[in-house]
Amino acid sequence: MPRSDEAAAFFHAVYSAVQEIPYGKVTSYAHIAKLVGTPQRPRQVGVCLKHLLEDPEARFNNDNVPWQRVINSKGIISPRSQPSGSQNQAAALEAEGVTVSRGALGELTVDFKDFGWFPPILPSEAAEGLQPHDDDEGEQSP
DNA sequence: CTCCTGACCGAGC
DNA sequence: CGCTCGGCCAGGA
Repeated sequence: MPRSDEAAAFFHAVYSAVQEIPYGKVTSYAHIAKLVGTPQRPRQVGVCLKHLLEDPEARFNNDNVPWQRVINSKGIISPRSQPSGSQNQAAALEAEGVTVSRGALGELTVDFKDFGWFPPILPSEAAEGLQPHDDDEGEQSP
């Protein structure tokens, strides 16, 4: 449980944003943070997702929030995501058709093509010849 | 109450 | 290229 209502609102916003990630796609903690209007708190996003595992009966839990689709900005599944070393997360993503490759150090890298939602950072190589399609959310209303 | 840690990120060196 | 350093702030000790 968050300490303040503002924090609760933040939690809610994060969970909602994560639920917007399409099946078979991934995005970064930083991007979620930006979406909820607090681009400087990617860490708190991680905190939110961690709490999902603790309350299976809560309004937002690991069953209705696809937290597995959230990885870090390097395109790697956070090693701390799970006790056993994020294997479960990788498996869940692969089950969705996401391509996950294992590095020499056990790092689990998600293929760039699966950053279909709002691509965070373009690796210089992959950036060449790659055209991120327009992302029209349609939330602007001045 | 204070202190420390942490599913992170980006800029600097 | 890689490592360090600040920033952010919730939560547990």
